Amino acid sequence: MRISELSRRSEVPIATIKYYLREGLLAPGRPVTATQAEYGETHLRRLRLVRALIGVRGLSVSETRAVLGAVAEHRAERHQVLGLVMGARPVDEDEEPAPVPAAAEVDALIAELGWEVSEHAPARAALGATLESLRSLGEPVDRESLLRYADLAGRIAAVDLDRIAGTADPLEQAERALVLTVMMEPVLLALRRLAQENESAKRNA
Amino acid sequence: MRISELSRRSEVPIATIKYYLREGLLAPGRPVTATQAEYGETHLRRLRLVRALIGVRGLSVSETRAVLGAVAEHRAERHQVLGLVMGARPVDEDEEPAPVPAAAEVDALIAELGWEVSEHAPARAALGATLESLRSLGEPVDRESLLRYADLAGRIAAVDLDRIAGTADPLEQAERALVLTVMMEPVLLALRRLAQENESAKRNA
DNA sequence: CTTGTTGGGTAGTGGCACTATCTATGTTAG
DNA sequence: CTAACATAGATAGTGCCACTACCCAACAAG
Repeated sequence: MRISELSRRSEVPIATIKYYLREGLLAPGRPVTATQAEYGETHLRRLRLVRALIGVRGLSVSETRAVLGAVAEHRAERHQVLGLVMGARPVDEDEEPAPVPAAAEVDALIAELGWEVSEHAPARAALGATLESLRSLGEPVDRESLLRYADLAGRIAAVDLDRIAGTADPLEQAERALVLTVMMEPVLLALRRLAQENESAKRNA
Repeated sequence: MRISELSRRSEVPIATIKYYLREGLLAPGRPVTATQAEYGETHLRRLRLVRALIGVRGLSVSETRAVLGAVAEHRAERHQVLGLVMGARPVDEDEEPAPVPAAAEVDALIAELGWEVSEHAPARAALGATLESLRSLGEPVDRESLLRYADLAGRIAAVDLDRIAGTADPLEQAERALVLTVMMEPVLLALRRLAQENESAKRNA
């Protein structure tokens, strides 16, 4: 398939496809002549994935590139791959650890839960920063609520892992993990909104 | 307090505060003279909230304005207030309902759960759109998984409502609901990442 | 041979979130 | 009283980002 067909089938303008090629979000097609390249179904799949990450989930182009790059080298641990979308960079060597706000609170929480989480998981910093921000807004998250949320997060993760389980190929598994983790986020947040409204209606009945 | 103190205490540049004033994210101070205005603690609180919504949660200025505006008129239903951050507009009168992708699936889900959710809740559209997107990526969410997620979302909502419960004043309650719903989202997503890593480690042990 | 498409490159666009500057007006310290 | 400084309000500018438009030489198809 040539670029125009790729454009038609994906509903992405040619100029934008070229932009993604330049940005390294999409592998170049197999060159047939000097002015012709052949694209396959993988390109189409990847293009749709890129569009979903950027358009639906709202990732930036550079975040998307980082995430996809990490998936490509599936030697990266899953938590690291997925951590990238939490706004973290891939273990920048020698660089100040950056003063994570509520790091101690996060460490304590993870210890209390008995969770096995690597020391430099980006989600730790993201969690700490947000807890700190909530505190400064005068709405600190009390320990009990946090534990209840964490317990429920654990159950969600169990469902997530059940869904990923059935895949053998490591690369495919990494891509599935990416889609199921990142793209499920809007789903989970929307479900929470719906549930809140229902719960509110129930209680005020 | 004058604008420079507001700036110092909030760590927001004066130029940015003026910008927020222009954009209607922050109420003007009480004018003392033609070139002087008095700001209070409410302004400081509001300014910090704005910064958190924009900086931590990543809302745009216009989304932030819409959300804060809706909270101000607490006559708006809570689901509507909170729905705004799902990328929806406040019930634009006469306008095509816009073809929601998987509306039928969402309706069926809500019916099956027995949830009481208003017909035009923005989260419905957001959920439908994301489910549709996942399907087009070749990763449809099967009914059983969706039900498991929904059940867990329900329990999260119960914790949320428990936390909001202790407030009497309707305006304050609306603002609390806003903070607790919107600002808790990064917390929940981070907890999920941590839980995923733990769950993954557990299963591969 | 003519008409159209492609790859590749460069430059331009529009939106957004600030940021800098200017002016007329005030305030304050000495 | 005056000189140094701060403020409100307005306007213009900046930097980044995600495209988008255009151009050209090289092909392809009828």
